[in-house]
Amino acid sequence: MSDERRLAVLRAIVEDYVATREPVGSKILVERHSLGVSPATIRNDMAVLEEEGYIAQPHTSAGRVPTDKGYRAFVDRLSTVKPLSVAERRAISTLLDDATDLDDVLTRTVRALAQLTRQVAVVQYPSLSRATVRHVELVALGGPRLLLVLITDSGRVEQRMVEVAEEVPEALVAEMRTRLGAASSGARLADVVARLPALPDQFRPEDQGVVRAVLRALEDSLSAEREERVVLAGTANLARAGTDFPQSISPVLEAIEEQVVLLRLLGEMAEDAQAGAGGVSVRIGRELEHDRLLEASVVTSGYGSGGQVVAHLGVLGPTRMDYPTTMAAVRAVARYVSRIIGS
Amino acid sequence: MSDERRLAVLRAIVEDYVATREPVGSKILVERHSLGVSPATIRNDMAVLEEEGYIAQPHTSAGRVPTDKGYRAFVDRLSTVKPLSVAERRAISTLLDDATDLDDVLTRTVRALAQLTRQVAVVQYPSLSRATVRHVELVALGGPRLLLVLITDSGRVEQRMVEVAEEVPEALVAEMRTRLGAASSGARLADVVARLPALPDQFRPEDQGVVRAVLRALEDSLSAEREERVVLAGTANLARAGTDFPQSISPVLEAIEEQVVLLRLLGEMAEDAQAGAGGVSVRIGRELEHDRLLEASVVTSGYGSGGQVVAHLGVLGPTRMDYPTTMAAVRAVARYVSRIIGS
DNA sequence: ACCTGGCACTCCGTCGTCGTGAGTGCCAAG
DNA sequence: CTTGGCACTCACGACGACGGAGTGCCAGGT
Repeated sequence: MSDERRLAVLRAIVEDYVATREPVGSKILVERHSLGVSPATIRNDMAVLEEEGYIAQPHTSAGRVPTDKGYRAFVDRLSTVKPLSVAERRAISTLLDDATDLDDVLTRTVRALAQLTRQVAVVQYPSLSRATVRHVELVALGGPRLLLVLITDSGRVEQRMVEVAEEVPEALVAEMRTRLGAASSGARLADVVARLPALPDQFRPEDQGVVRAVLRALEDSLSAEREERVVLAGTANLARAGTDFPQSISPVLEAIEEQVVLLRLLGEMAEDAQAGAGGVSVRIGRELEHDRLLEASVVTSGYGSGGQVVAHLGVLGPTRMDYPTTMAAVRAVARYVSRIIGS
Repeated sequence: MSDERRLAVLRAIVEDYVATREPVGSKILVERHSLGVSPATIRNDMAVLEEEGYIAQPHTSAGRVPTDKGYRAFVDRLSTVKPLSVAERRAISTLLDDATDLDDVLTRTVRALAQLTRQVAVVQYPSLSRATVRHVELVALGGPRLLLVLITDSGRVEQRMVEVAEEVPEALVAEMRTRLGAASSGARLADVVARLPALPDQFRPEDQGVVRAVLRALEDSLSAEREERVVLAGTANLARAGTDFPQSISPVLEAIEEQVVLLRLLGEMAEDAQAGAGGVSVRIGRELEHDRLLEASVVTSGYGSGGQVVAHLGVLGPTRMDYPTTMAAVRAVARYVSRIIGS
């Protein structure tokens, strides 16, 4: 009843299966891992593990394959964190160090992550509402159009076109710019929104229509739907690991294209218990609760500045992925970005 | 020697092959298209067409398949433009009509195109250097960092972080903002760059270091590499049409991820003879001159405002695509975007 | 000069059969 | 609790036969 050995067997099965992509049998297991017992003994352990739902066999008389539950146990209790190689660390720094602006940082980050993990990488833009306003700019574009530009302390720049009834005189634009700036500079965006309703009263009645239009645009660009943006990379890695998705990769590609799905996951996983070493969160197969992603797993981590998490990043790959390495890569990249953003 | 009938046969082969995805033989051909002659006659024509390189047979005693040259002939001389259905037109307008800013317009456009053609769609951002400056904004971000924001008449907003040696006093920021605005407002960006070298002289000697840093950032954000951006959609369509890429879709996905490849193609194809109805340009298989895209074709068109082409858009799919429909969709979407941008 | 029916030939794809080997579960003995 | 032995299962690859679609060519008809 050696509970310990059974877990060792489970670990060996996961590692072997991830490495070879083939169902692993009792004989191979004792050959490759020094378990110190005979195949028959292992078979008994495997029978128990199967009974408990950690492994399964594709067909009678084939080797065993880990189930979602098996991977979960592996991630939670069996895997040892595998530090990145020096070369990998160097790759991250050379890729990220000479980034210019936020867009650039995130683009490079997502590429680095995809390259490192050989999977699909996704990076979320820093949340707007949690950020504080560094600057608000209002620009007359000529004709009945204004442009609202919002700059946050995380370096994010948000723009929004405002359509108004008629051309706005420059004086009014300047006045709005000043008052908007006064109401928002240095404040958290969520707080700014709270102050907005009082603003129109400061203007002359005939101008309030325009003012309201501008404020509506500002609120709108802070709305949950608009503020969430992601960058993707490594889609081609999916195709390369095509056989890892028994069905077909096309449902996975579809899910990825609907960025809403990814955003939901990044959001939900942020709230999962952050026990997994270094704030890395993992969801495996069915845990993703998405029909098209039954064969996939997602590994995420938050990033931000000064200990404050402002957004999330992660990778998506087949359930049969190398969790220790992937988790290490996600954690390392998240830390690196945080350092850059924070400075 | 009826040259005319031979072309009719070619057309029939292309249409059938595109519809069925199976090599087409002489018998099926006379059954499905009313060619008015016997299979034997068709066989003779097919022999000639094969001799001339328009069609090929995968194996001896299989039906014929169009070659790149065959598709080319079809596109150039045989296809009749197939207008979009009312439903399709309506889909375009409902998708695009309530777009807010340029980002939004382009995102919606690329989605519409992908959905319409069931292929991978790509839309290029309007070129910066050809655009005229509507506004230049310089913002102190606190610390030794400035943010340069550039707004063009096409609605594009470009941002660029500037690192300087030390914190810049607000007065200097204001001065630079004014002078930059004076030097650039209303001018074409390419011309602005020409005027930049003279600017630093207008400042006090001790400020010129900072000024030069800002100008370098401005020039940099206009550099060819940075100014080219694209949006993609419909990658999942590739997987769905997986069997259409005999090898595997992974080289295609790779090529798509290297956006440089797409940018080169959009650029080159813009200069192809724009004979194809309505400024639509087509490249087929080897014509793309890219190893990974031997099985792919690209259909592009320019878009812009007031007859001025400022960027390009298009779709990428298997060589075995429905050219008339795809070309019609690309043309229709390009026109629609142009109308929106132009207004 | 062109079209057509006939005919022999080629060769891909499919299907059933069979053997092999990896892997299992169970049991009795250590 | 472990181990060796044993019978059983079943996926997979090889082999071979077969059918069918398609071809090229030829001789005869218009």
